[in-house]
Amino acid sequence: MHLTLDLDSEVPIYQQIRDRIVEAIARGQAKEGDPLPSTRQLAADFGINFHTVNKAYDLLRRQGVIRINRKSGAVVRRDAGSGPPEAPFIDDWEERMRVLLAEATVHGMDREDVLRRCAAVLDGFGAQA
Amino acid sequence: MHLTLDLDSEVPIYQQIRDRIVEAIARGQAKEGDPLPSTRQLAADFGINFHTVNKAYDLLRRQGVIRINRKSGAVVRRDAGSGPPEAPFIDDWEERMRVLLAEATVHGMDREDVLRRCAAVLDGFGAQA
DNA sequence: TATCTGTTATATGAGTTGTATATCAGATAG
DNA sequence: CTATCTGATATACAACTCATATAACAGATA
Repeated sequence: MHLTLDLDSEVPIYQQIRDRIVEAIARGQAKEGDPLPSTRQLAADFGINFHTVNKAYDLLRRQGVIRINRKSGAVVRRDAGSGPPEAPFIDDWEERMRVLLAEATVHGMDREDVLRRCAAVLDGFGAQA
Repeated sequence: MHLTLDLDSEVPIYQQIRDRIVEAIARGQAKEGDPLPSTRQLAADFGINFHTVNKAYDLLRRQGVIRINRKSGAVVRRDAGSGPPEAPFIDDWEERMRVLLAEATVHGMDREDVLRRCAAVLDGFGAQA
């Protein structure tokens, strides 16, 4: 699992870590049970503080994406995407999606262009599973 | 133009104002040239500081969504969505979309479900134009 | 003149972000 | 047993963001 972070971005580092790991799981590059690097190791790799990594892992744990054990460390959750997603997640997700789709519309992207790009991204995930 | 804000949300107020206005424009409820409420008026309506509204308007101006004149106030930009969107916007938009789509995938939404929901939101915009 | 508008400046308090240390407990390798 | 790795937790700090609070200025308008 190799992550790319931009330490100069306005997006908080801990959130970038979260986003990159979620993307890696979506692409199938990190599968159920796969171990994540230890917080201290990942922090050392990027020259950042391990508390920042800890914050990202804790966020992933609270969102049900990974499991953390004292012995086995952080691993991708077995049942992260099994069964239907919970209603609260769907509500929150659709609200964020609505904002993003509104932005695209206001900036002149038409319906088909938007849907084509979404489909392309989704197909890109599956291609590497 | 009526906006709904959640002052207890973890989403910053100025960003909620920005999001609601972008959504209103996408839905066609605010059209080219339509005036936005004055910063002081909108602030008074919600019992917030006018600097917070100012920040939202300035954000919309820098993103090319509205124009602000000292005399005529803030109005929806004539050419906000005319012509093809600029490449920098597309890049940024796709990156944010990729994160959102990855989240959906990890939480168990399948390709067709995601695309169906996106299409439904987009159709909801057009229905009120 | 009085009032509305946007614009700008400064200050303050609360909260977030990231870093810096330090300590503790459990697991593991030598 | 010892040394070392892991996660977990606590505290402190500087820098930044968010929202508010005042204040002042310029242009337009009634």
